[in-house]
Amino acid sequence: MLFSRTLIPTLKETPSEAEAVSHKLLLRAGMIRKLASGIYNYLPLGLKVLRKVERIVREEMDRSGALEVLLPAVQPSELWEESGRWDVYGKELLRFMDRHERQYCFGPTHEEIITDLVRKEVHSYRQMPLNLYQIQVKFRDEIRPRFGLIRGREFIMKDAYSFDVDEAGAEACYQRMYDAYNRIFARCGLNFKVVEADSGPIGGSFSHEFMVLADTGEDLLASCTACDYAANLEKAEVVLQAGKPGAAVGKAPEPLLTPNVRTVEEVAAFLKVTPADIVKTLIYETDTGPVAILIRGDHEVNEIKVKNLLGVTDLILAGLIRVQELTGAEVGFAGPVGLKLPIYADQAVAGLAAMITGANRDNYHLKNVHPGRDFKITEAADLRSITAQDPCPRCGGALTLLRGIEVGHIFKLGLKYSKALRATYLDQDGKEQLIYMGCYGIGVSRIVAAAIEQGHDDHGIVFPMALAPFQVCLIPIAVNDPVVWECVERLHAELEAQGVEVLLDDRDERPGVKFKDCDLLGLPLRVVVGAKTLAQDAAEVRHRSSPNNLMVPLKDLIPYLKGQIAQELHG
RNA sequence: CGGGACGUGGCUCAGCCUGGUAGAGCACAGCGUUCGGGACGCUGGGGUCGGAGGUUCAAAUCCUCUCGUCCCGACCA
Repeated sequence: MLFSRTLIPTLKETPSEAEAVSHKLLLRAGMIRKLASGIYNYLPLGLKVLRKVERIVREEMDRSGALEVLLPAVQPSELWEESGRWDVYGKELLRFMDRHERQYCFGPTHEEIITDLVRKEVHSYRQMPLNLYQIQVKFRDEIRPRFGLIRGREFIMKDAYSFDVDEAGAEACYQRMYDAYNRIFARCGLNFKVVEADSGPIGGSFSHEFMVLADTGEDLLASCTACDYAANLEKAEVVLQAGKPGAAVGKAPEPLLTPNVRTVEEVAAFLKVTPADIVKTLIYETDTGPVAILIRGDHEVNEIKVKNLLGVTDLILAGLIRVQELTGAEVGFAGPVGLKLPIYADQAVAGLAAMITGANRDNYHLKNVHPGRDFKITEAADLRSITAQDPCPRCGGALTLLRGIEVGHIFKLGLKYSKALRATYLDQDGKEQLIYMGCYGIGVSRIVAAAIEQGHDDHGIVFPMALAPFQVCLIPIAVNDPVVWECVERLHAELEAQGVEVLLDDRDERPGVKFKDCDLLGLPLRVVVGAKTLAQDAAEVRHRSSPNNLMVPLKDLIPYLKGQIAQELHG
């Protein structure tokens, strides 16, 4: 490919709209352009990278026995009403009407569509196991699109759905996908980690996320340094530590004047105690009414865990006025004693014998509060987020907290959708049975961004060989030197003939411009040919990730490049 | 949706406070000189200053409303 014949509009300056590294570099490298918030054009170079990811995904999905299909992006509301998600999914679901005023949505995911297809076409145990996948555009009207391709509203996703006759079959399929995903992300050259995850509103019982490790990641994960346990922070279970023996039961709660002292830190400093001696009372609004959550002062509430315990979808911290209505005191002085709300306590709180809490009275706290005697805990459970100080829930080892970008997520769905949409088959005995389902997603366009978050330096992108839009960048010094030009033209033709993806920078630009662009684009192998190198019958080769140049004789150049490429693609 | 910032040629920004001829650098076109890490000179094209109202003799600048974008929090591939 000739540079002058393609469209690679590189930018010297970063557009002001970009914050994340991958977003900046994708724009500067002329790979994407924004059309609207969270909606991007893919230019030729960006599309090439996207296609590379797609190809790897496709090859590994095919290899795992999955079958590719293509489902519509526009979906009628009826199926969503049947699954019950039309009302539940919320504003993220982009809804619209056709000319007949029929309701549709732009698919954010395809459980309904695929289940509908399968219930119509699959009727016998003989037709399973079955795993159908597609690579397609999704639309989710995200509250806040950000970081370019990392959280777009329109994005490319690979979604697969498996259908099995029983749970054992479903688990086998889950395992096949688990293995396929590991191969996919490894082939993409990504440094990633598999973590246990919350299954969220898609539902189901069990799930793993595949996280690309990057400091800019939006997700936090806890990883054990001793065993292979790793989990999303939302999910990681906290093991209850044996608490210190509290003060003896018996002393009655005692009010303490704490004028204008509200936060845990302020109260701890004022009363000369540690945050762990204090219990904070958080008032939340839920679908089923307000609740109070008790959490130790040095801990953070995990809203996912609370949602799962309560079985609610909405969980919002109550506003200032609402807190006053419910507790009779300003924010900062809420406490469980006398509170007429369901009280859910973190397990660490339930074990405390004498705690300091708000008094539900302005400027007062209570000490010697004893759960059971002074107030009733509706339910105690693990409601807080794990910290780096907690032990591994599996082996007791030390944990580290890492940041990651979620690029894949696999779920065991069980019978949720087959039940809602009546997807059944006849077993060997001629009895009607529900189909066991699983679903498996990969953020294809997000991988492009994640690879850049992980592979870049001050000069631009550093692509892994498997994702680079071109494997080789061929740079002639002085295109109007006929000897040089004849040489690069021949190399270009020969490399292309041998299946090497090569970009020949034929622009009449100074060498510095070409070097800068080549670095910016992240092309792995740079080959420079000029009068100086030709004097030695050689070309200069430099790897994008290395500062060293290597003179390679022209006669050895093509085998050398092919060897490098093969080595990096296949390890 | 709550909190913050910003909309001026394709890109980065100045001008706005204190109203009075729309600017710079980069990019683009032409010519010339250059040619191993984003060259230089000359010439040239391109902007209803996000949009709508208002105040004023006069608005990029002041006021009101709107639309859009980005950043921080609740969603997710």
